[in-house]
Amino acid sequence: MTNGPVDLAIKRAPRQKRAVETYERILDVATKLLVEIGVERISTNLIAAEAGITVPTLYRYFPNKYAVLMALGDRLMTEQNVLIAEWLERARAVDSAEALMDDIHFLISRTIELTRATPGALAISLSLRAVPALQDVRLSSHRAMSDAITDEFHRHLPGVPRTEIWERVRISVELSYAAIEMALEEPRVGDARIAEETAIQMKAYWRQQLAQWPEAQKD
Amino acid sequence: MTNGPVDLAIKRAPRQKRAVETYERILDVATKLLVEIGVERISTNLIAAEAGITVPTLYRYFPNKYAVLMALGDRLMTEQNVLIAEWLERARAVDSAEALMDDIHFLISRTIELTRATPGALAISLSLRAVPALQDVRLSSHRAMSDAITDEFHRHLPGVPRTEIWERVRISVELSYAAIEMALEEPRVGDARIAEETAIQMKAYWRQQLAQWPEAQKD
DNA sequence: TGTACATCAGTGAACGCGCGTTCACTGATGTAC
DNA sequence: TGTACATCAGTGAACGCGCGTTCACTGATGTAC
Repeated sequence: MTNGPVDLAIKRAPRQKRAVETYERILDVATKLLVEIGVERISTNLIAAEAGITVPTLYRYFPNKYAVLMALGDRLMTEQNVLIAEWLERARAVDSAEALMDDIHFLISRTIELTRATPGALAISLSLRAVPALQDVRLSSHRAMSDAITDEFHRHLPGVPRTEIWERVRISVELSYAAIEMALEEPRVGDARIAEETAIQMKAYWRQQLAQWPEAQKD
Repeated sequence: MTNGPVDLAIKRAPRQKRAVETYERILDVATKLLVEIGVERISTNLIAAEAGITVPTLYRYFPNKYAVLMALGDRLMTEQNVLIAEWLERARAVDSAEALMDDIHFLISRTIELTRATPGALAISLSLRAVPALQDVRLSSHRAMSDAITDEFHRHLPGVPRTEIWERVRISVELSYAAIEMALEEPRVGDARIAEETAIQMKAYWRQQLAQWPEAQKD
């Protein structure tokens, strides 16, 4: 009953132009099917049929259907990571811990925008989370983000134990993504409102926290 | 390709003792399989085999496998709703909007406890969210919670437009559940820390918000 | 208390279908000379 | 520029299996008198 480790790596990368198109079409169709019929109904047969290729072609690039979902998840998270990296970069330029919070509203609303513009982002995200074989992808990504953000805080708060910072950052990362997913799931609350209120909440929390850590005053 | 509406209602309730046991065994086994192999692998055949019954027996009670998941989701959400209702009840006794926030830490940590004590709670929750046919269950539940909480705030803030309150409550409900799910998904942050920091965050946000709404001072 | 009957609970066998995956293959593209 | 060869891309057909679902049925429990 317990499922062994699943091979999630791509078998081979497409090399020629036609192959790249095929590969992309597989990912596009997989996204569409994920949205329309859900992760529990998607299948390699269906993806191939819908993409206008035969099944062995799909297996040329992917070892199984989980690897397709994995590829989708990787893309989405790479995109989101870019925004985080830029946000950290901006704060680093100003060189203060508070700068992260001054800029948080921009980060959140940009991420909502990006996620909305990425087809199937919510379905991909939820599928990764719901499928045991893929759960680590999201977890690792959120942890890596937390590591990077903790680095930035820790530079300004050398006296505070890293774990103290990391745990709080980790919670904020999780809640931020929840807010972003909510923007796509709950039409009764607009994007602007979600971005604004989430930012207010993060700011209120982190300003209070930074004031409590005496080293914060250094900057 | 588009999937029609799925019948999610139970076909018939078990009436005799033996039948109740069978019914419960179906739900228990379904939970176990959801955790172990995931929503995209679970099947009526597998549930029946694992529960030691034949497949037609399962179909006696459930019209399809989505109805089984639905029953699981209903149970979980009913349990969680009880805690919210009790929390509202306590605040109503004190008769102030601030009382909700005084008590928020208790609510969050109790809900984490309950969710942890309910087998498969996370897997059930994530499955409902990831399966298109079942997405409304979670959404409706969270909206209903938001309605009830908004009622309580609105009693104390008659001058504030209901929507203004509702949207903010809705966000808090979503973020709170994200925190609770995180407690089960991220072993690197302990339950106590998650409960504490989430409560701090909610308090900081709502106290600021209540101070901004002039009617809040009335109490 | 006994028994006849109604209802409830669960079964065995079968169905057609789509699933994931593999094989030996043909056809298209790139490149060395 | 032409052509031979190597590599890359995609196919047709097939496999065994588990899927969801239904049927007509037997067996267990409850209840009316």
